[in-house]
Amino acid sequence: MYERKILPNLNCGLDLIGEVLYGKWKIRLLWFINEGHKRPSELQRKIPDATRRVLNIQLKELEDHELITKKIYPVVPPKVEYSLTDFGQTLIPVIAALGNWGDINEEQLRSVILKRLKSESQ
Amino acid sequence: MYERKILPNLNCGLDLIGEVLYGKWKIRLLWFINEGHKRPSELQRKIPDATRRVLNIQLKELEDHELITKKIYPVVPPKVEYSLTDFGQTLIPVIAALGNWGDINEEQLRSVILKRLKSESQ
DNA sequence: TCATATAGGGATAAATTTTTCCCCTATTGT
DNA sequence: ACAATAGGGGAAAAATTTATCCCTATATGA
Repeated sequence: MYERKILPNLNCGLDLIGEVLYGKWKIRLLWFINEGHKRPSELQRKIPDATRRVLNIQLKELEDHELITKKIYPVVPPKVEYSLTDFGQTLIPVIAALGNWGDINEEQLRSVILKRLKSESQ
Repeated sequence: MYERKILPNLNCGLDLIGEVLYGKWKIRLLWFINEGHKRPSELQRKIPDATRRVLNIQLKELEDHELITKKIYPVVPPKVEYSLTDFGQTLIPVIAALGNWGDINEEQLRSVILKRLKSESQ
C-alpha cells in the first residue's frame, strides 16, 4: 500500500469530507451501493471504465473510513456484498445534491469542459 | 500545460461536476472567493498550504470552466480580483452542503481518517 | 540602494493515483 | 482435464496532479 509522504490537512469540514470522498470512483461507488448494487461484479458493470483493481482499492478505503461495510459469504463461488453504514447513508443527500447540480447544468458543463479540453490540445 | 491522455467520462451529472471541482484546492477557492476574498494574495493567505503556483493553475481552470471571472486592474503594483459568475454562484449551496456534512461529522471523520493513516504507516 | 508587495510563468521534480499485466482460490458443469 | 464463475492481490508502469525553484516587472518606503 502506498504510504503518504505529505500529511493531509484536516482543518475544516471541507478538508475532512474531501479526505474520504477524494478518489475517482468513490462517489459513484457509494451511489450505486445505495441504489442496491451491492456485489463487486455488479458495481463493475455499473462502472465499466474503472478496472476491478481500482474499485477494490477504493472500496477498501470506503470501508476503512466506515462509510460501507463488507460482508463475505462463505460460499463457492464466493459472494460478497457491500452496504452503506448509517454514517455512509448520511452522505447520500450530499451526493444527491452534487449529482443534481450536475444534471441541471449538464448542457453548460459539457460545453465548458469540452471547450477547455480542445484548447488544451491546441 | 499538461495534455490529458485519457479522456474523462461525461456521462452523468456526477461525472460533470467532478470534472470541474476535482482539484485539491478548487472548492476552497470558490468558497473563499464567495466570502469576499477576491485577490490572489488574500486567497493565498487563506490557503497557506497551497503554493501560489498551484492556486494560479486551479484559478485558471475555474475561469476556463466559467465558474469565476478574473478582472485585472492596470495599476502598479498589479491588482487582480476574482469573482464568482452567476453559474459559479449556483455551486455555493452545494459546497455548503459538503462543508456542513464535514463539520457535523467532524469528530467521527477525524477519528476514521487518523485510524487509517496510522494503519497505513504500519 | 535595497527590501517589500503584487501578480505571474517556465522547467523540473516529487508525490499520488490509476492502469496494466499476471497470478491465485475453489467448485460446478462439460 | 478444462473452462467458467466470483472475488482477490502484487508489482510495475503510466498518467496526473502538486510542489519546488527560480525568474520577470514596477512602485513605494526605509
